[in-house]
Amino acid sequence: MNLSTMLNTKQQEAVTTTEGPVLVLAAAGSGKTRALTYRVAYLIDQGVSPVNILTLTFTNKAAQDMKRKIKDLLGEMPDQMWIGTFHSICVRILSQNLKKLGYQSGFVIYDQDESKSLVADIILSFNLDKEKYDPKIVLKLINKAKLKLWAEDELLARYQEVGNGSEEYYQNIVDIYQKYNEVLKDNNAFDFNDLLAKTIELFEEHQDVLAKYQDKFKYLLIDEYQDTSPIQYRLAQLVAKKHNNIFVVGDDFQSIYKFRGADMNNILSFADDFAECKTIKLEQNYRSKGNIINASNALIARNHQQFNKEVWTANAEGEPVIICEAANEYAEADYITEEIDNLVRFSGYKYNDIAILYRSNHQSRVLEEAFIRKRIPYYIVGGLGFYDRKEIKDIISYLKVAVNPQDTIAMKRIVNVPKRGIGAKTLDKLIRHAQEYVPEFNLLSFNQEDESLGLFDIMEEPTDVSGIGKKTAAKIRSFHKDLEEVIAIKESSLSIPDQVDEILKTSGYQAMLELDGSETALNRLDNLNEFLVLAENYQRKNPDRELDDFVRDLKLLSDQDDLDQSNQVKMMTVHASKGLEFPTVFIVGVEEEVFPHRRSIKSGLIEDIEEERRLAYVAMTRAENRLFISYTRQRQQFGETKTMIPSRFLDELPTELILEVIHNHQL
DNA sequence: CATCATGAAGTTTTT
DNA sequence: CTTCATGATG
Repeated sequence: MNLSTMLNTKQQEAVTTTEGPVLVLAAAGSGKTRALTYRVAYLIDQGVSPVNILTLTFTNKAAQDMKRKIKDLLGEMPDQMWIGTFHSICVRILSQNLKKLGYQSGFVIYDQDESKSLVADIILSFNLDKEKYDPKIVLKLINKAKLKLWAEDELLARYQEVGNGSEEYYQNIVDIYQKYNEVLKDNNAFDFNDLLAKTIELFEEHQDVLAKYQDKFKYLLIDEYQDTSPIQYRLAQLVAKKHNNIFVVGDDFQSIYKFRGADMNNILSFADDFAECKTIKLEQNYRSKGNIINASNALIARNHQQFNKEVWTANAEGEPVIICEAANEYAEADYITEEIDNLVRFSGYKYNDIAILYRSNHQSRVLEEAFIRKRIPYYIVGGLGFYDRKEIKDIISYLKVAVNPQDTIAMKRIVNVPKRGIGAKTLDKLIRHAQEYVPEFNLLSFNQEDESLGLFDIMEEPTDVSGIGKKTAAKIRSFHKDLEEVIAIKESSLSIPDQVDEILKTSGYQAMLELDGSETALNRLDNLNEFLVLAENYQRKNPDRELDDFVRDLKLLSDQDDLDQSNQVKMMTVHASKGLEFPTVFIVGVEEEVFPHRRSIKSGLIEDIEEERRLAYVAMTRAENRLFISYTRQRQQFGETKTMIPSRFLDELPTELILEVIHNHQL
């Protein structure tokens, strides 16, 4: 393994310092993932068994990426090596030790929605004032306590410390918290935070178990360390305590997840927490042109709570950063489409090289409209893209039910679309009946292969279900008939697009929209047509495949990983852009109250503005060659035209790196 | 019990 | 201008 040709000296140091705590402060574009993957390869090369290495990431995507890169380096990915998210690794540890914590095998995991409805039930059972106890807010408080590892006996004091509610209010929250945990335990269930919290509990109460894992994970590596929460920190600390080989990589300039529990102090005080820690700074940026680096450096220098880093690049200066003032959001979109046209026509860029970044999801709408009009291909990453539209989700749910009539989740979605007089209460009854009638029926099971009886079968004879009247039963039976027809269509020899089309008609979905006739309804019909085109394309490319395959592959089609293949401009929130890079980047809506976001301004906390500034830093540093930033003078907000002020962040960019333009034209 | 009308609020997101 | 939640109505 010849490291010196592949890595710079700092990266080599990060890779080869295998013993003791190591903090790598890795600037944007400095080869952070490279250092991480080479380190794993290097450890194995040095004779460390893959069994003894644990690598923790934040997302499954990051874990996959890393596995792939390690495989490229080593020729194969050692399958005994644990690489995964904090959560998935904890699931693995927990399932090996369930009995010790008093859980049965076959536990379930509650997602946010399930947790929320549980909290709602508890609030109801406590007879608390609905006005004062919103399940969403209560769950947030519960999550906060778990994330911050607050002990149960100090909860009340902690809540009062950070909030401004009454003692009675917080006492009730504490009661809900306790009840919530009891119910989870009774249901043999964990929520997302429990996965970590219970692993910690396991380690703290069973020293022998802890010792076992400490010896297993002699080498611990953590990615994106600036976004770890207190609970994750505690877990890392426990695992690393014995062998003390903890290696963390992160960039305090890019900490943007405070709202979901990230605590920058973890990275800022790493050197204090782990004695004799070695700090290595990766400051050379390989990604961006000089002007982009210098501009982003000037911006981030305004923040206070951070390490001193001198990000530099050997790359050429490049073009100035363009800042465009647009009359309004339509003119802004017009400007962007025009620039993209120019870049593609005259500067050799492809659509694929371009990304548009915004602060909030809803900003994509005006852009989308402009892109459609100008016929520029685009793709929305995350947020409400094509597959997130209501009508597309609905039709996909119909297809899912056609393929698997026991898919309860899809069934729930379509049962009353179009209106069939079967509401949430009726469905609840049916589900409850299914749970009694079929012991293995599990609403939380997402297992598509589950062949057991489910909702569909019960709908055939709904009179058996207690509490369902004759009228409703007739409606349900009629729906069941419709579904049988839908299933018959699936069994037919029609092509996939024809089947989809037939299902749209048989279900009454199409008629519903045609009858409505409103603009949104017509828009939805258009989108469904687009979906049919998609099905046609799919069939053309895969003549032998059937509806089952199509439904299964739809998931992949909407997956982010396949993005690079298609030549489309990508649109996404700044958050979603983290870790990505593009030759050309447009940052839009850079105005006070938009970016920085209104709530961060209103909170009055300097740290909130600093997080927004880091967010802007992340956005800018995604760009390799060209960076365009735009703001509007006027914008429609909440139905009224508001006069906008350019973002304070724009004033923080050195004027000599900038070229300002004005764009008033709009379509 | 389903559906309609009215009103309030309006980030970022992974597991 | 949305979307979502809630209370009144049929």
